[in-house]
Amino acid sequence: MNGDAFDPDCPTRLILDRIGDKWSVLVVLSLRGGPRRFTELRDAIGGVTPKVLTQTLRAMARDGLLTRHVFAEVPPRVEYELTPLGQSLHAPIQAVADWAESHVNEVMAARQAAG
Amino acid sequence: MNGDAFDPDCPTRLILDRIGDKWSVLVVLSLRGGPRRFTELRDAIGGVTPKVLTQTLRAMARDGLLTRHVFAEVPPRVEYELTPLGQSLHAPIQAVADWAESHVNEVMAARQAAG
DNA sequence: TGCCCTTGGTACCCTATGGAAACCATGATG
DNA sequence: CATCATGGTTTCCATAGGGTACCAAGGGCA
Repeated sequence: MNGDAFDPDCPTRLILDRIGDKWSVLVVLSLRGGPRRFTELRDAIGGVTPKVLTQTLRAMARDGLLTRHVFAEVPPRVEYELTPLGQSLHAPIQAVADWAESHVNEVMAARQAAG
Repeated sequence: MNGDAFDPDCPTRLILDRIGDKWSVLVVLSLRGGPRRFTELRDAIGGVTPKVLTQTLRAMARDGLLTRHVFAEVPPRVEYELTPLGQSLHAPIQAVADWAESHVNEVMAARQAAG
């Protein structure tokens, strides 16, 4: 066993649960190019509701993956940006995304065959 | 945009949702060393209930990630094994797991600081 | 002839989470 | 005075996840 991610009380497991969340993955991918505003993220990530996006962003900020910068303007402006820690997560996540994209045909074929 | 994973109707997104599931990730890691029985998996992956493990394994089998081999014995014996497709998923997932393990301290520190 | 053991699940129930839709506060602008 | 835009919040509901109990089929054994 090269890790203790299998122990449910292990911190590594907690992290895995968190970054394994689909919305977190899409947020990281969506912020790889630089800071973005709330509405930009909501529009970029199809299908996410504001409530869940807020929850995801707040949780990621708590975990030090991104920063939330509020500008005192009207209408309000809030920018989210990956921290260096969050940026370091981009490569592994991109690897998974690449896998998904290059093997989607095989998976869909298997799913069809299995009905 | 180098991918269309942001479109909720895109197949890539479906795959991402699926392999982003924490139990699927742990199953892949748990099967990297060869086939294992249901009970072995349940014991190896701390905190998983049989119901959820069954759901996860069936879904992964449908998607062609693993095979389910039932031996006509008593007591029953069922072995799960990664397909080549499932094995190809191991590297990207391991990358994420490695990230979690090497950055767990930073995340936990941030979480503490943010309360 | 019962009786218990093991394995790989199901069945049932309850709670937590996710999602849909509506609403809100603020102040600039027309 | 009404409207618009932004970044959410609130409310409600359906679904998924998790806990616990239970089951079927033989084999061993007493």
